[in-house]
Amino acid sequence: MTSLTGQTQENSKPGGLSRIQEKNRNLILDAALSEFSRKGFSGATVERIAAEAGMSKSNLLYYFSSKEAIYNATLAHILEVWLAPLKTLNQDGDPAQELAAYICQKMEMSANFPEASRLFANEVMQGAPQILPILQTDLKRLVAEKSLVIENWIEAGKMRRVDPVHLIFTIWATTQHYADFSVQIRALTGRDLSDPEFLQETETSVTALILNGVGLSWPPEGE
Amino acid sequence: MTSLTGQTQENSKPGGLSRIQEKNRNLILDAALSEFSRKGFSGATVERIAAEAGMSKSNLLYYFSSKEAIYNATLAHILEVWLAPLKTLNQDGDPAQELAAYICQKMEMSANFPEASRLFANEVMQGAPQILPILQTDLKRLVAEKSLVIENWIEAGKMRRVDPVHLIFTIWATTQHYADFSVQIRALTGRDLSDPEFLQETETSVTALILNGVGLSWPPEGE
DNA sequence: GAGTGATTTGACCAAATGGTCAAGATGCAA
DNA sequence: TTGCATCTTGACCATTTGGTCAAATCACTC
Repeated sequence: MTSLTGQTQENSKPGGLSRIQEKNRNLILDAALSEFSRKGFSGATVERIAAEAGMSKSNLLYYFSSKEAIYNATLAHILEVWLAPLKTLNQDGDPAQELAAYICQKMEMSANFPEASRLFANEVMQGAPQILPILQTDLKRLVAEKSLVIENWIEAGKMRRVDPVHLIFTIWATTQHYADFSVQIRALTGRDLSDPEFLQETETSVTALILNGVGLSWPPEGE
Repeated sequence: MTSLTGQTQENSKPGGLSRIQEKNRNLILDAALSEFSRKGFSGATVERIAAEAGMSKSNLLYYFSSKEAIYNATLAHILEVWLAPLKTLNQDGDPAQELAAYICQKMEMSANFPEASRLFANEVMQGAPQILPILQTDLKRLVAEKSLVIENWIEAGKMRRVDPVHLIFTIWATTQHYADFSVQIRALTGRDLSDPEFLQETETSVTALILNGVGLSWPPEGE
């Protein structure tokens, strides 16, 4: 009987994992995110992930049955966080405030978790072999729902008529670009989102461009 | 003496390449673009590239000395085409027309050469190991030059004050997104840029958003 | 059509790598 | 302390893969 399912020792932990299991799985997932985001799935090696996690390759394979299993776990681990911001877009709020907040959240995700952004980009660029089903179901539903929110704002005359889906794509594209292409950004400007000042400037520029682009006056008057 | 430098037979061709060399190098570069853009550098195999080019691995390695050599040649081959559109941005033209034309060109590049876009994205996401020097010199110079063009339009009161570099990044981000993430786009909308109608819609949406975003009225009145 | 260099290939090699396994070390309950 | 399950590891294996090489074939010149 494998230890990952039926433990007798120190059980009753969250998710049924022992203290050691919990710790090591986290070490592995952190290392895996670093490795996979830098090298892609094929370029990553189990050996390096294990080394970065501070354990032997054999031990890593005791916790995850294969390289693909680590990869999937890593993807699943970040995907939830990655899609969270869109869920906060609130029909009843002010369109300008809501969209600005969304762009802000996404841009800070790019600043704080650029590795997650690159991992996701890599996965999708390879044809989304692992997460295509999720895109087609969960993400599709979420986008449809939020498109409707935007559509309602348009119907109510609160913003210019635009295709909501393209608006969402534009926000994804711009915010993630600063994470995924940070090396290029750094080569051209000498800075990237890890610089708080640059983050601030970028947020301001992008938000102004997109909000004005959809016919919302920005930045707001007064103050 | 290697055949790639000193040929006696059928010489005097463009670049000093024989007819056969010319043909095979092109076959290889096409196959390499396909393979590298789908699998990334590490995931690609010389064997598959050779197969797709219709020759043996040994023969391929007769034309390119190593996997890395093929990769570099492929990158160099597309880079020129990839950066060409920006060069056409013309100081003396109408800002709205010029920017719209640039966005249009970039979007059609994404539609017609999505593989090139993905190859480039992959390279940069991995830290641009091969083309970083080019980004830091040629591309940096080009961006600085075109930023000045935009800056001059702003000074002349022809458009709203925006950071020219962020504007360029936004155009790159949005247009390339539709190529690099085409699988996701397809999963969410059922279509991608290979559909002429979708290309048209996307071009219209993105152009309108960005031009209005920088304070240019779009689409133009009349007609 | 003979000769020469260009082109093509299969056989082969060495290194890297994902994964297995048996044995040893460690932690926990009694 | 003892006993048992968990945890950890080094040795090992099979496969993949980038690259070499000598030999065979082809294309062109004379």
